[in-house]
Amino acid sequence: MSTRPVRVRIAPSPTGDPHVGTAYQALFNAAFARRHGGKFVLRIEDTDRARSTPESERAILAALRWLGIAWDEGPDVGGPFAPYRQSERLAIYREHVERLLAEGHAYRCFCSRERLEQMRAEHRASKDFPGYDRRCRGLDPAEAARRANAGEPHVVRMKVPTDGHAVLSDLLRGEIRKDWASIDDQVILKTDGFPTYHLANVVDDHLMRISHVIRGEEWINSLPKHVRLYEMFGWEPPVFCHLPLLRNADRNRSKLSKRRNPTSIEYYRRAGFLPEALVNFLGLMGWSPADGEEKFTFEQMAREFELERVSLGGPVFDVEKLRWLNGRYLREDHDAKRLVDRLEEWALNRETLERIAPLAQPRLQTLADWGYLTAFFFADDVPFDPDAVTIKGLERDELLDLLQIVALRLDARREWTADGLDADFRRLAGATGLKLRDLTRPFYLVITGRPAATPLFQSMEILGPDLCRVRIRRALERLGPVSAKRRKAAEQRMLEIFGADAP
RNA sequence: GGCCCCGUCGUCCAGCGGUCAGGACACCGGCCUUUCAAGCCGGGAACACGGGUUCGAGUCCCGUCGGGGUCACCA
Repeated sequence: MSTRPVRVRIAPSPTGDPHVGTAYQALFNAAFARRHGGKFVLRIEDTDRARSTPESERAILAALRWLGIAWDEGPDVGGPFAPYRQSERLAIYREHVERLLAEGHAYRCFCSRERLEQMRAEHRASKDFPGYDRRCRGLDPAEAARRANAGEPHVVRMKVPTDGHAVLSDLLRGEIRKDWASIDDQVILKTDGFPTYHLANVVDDHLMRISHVIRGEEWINSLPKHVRLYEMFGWEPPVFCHLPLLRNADRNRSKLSKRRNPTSIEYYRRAGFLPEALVNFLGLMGWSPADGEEKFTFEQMAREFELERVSLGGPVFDVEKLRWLNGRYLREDHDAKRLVDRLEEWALNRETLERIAPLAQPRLQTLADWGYLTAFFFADDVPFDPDAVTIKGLERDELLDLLQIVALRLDARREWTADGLDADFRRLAGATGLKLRDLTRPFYLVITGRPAATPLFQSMEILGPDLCRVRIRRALERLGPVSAKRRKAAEQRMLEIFGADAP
């Protein structure tokens, strides 16, 4: 057990919407740091060049800030171990890779993606271990270096023992053993010169003096590689503690996923949840205070938080209970004035009303029409008659396909403007031979809860991506079920119509 | 499928060898109440299964079953 000063971190990768799982990890790390008078670091793991975006990074930071989870060091506030963005630390990783190469702990691999793919396919077919076959491990290092210097594309892989087993330690699970034979020579430096998670993570955790790595259970299988890297560098590894994964409320309790549940923190904000309630609720996942009181602040949690008290069963993210908790905050911690403040912070403010006004104005006969006309802007769910969701001439299945295609396309979209949405719907109308008005009709119902409302695309822009996506998903669920086969086909169709990239 | 992790009410937790297995959400009843909420009172509801260890197992060990995770030049 380490006696070093407590330093923990959360290391999100900026590749999508701010996820409640990230907040969950952040909360437990922050509480642990606070409890032990340590530091909590936010590090951006943007080593995936294709998927990382600055917008996502901004959104993740903003979401955590909204939740009131504060970090001591990070890309925005700096700190003694800056930079805290991995894309700005490439020289450091390269240096460390060079060292492993020089010491014979790693080797250059020139295998093409095609070859690897083919190899994996063969292994799958023959049920062999599907890892890399280590073809390049035996290459002469000098020769490999020459080829690399000549510009031949390659990756660098770490050498992993070929027999015996790794003995690992997890704070909550104790000793874990894993055969080295089940682990392949992991790529640590990609062709583009970026490190993979495994390398960057270990190097940074060491350099940033991280004492405890508290992360999701999904990482447990790569722990041997990480521990091995510490060994190869001759570093003392931190204490590892793998937290259970948040689960869907479905039959299988699979890892929380947006197909089944809203996972974006932004959704919860837009749906009217209070940050203190969401944080409190996450604190109840796998942990509870000694006195059993379920309503508590971060400070109260941090005061008595112990990792040892975390339970290992994967907790189901039960929105019903979150709603109850949120209700308690609303009525116990707010008088009328404060409640109105909260409503204003949330959505009932001049800025939002002024955005909606131009859409509502042409449809108003009295000011009082405002209420029902714009109610859906200030709602989470909207009620609608499922039987009324139709497109003339289309079977229900075909209609569901359309909803599915739109849901997938909207998931892929990063930019959220009326014009962009307009373009998408027009394209879909064109591809399906439908008139735009026929195509959009069911979406009025699903998005606004009414057959006629303010203009769809502009309304969607104001409503924002999270609420729109959730409403379409819920509609799919209400109108479904959609078979897995049909869903796959819709996915294919979406790709045909829109391509893989979205603005 | 191989490997790894996990297994207490439908859900979230408590229990860390001896409890009538406790609390919370949800559900069902009742009270309060101009409605609905809220609040209060009450109810049904769980130790996955089978072997051990022990005077005694939800608690320790093994197996089975079930669930999850992971097997990428994604994290």
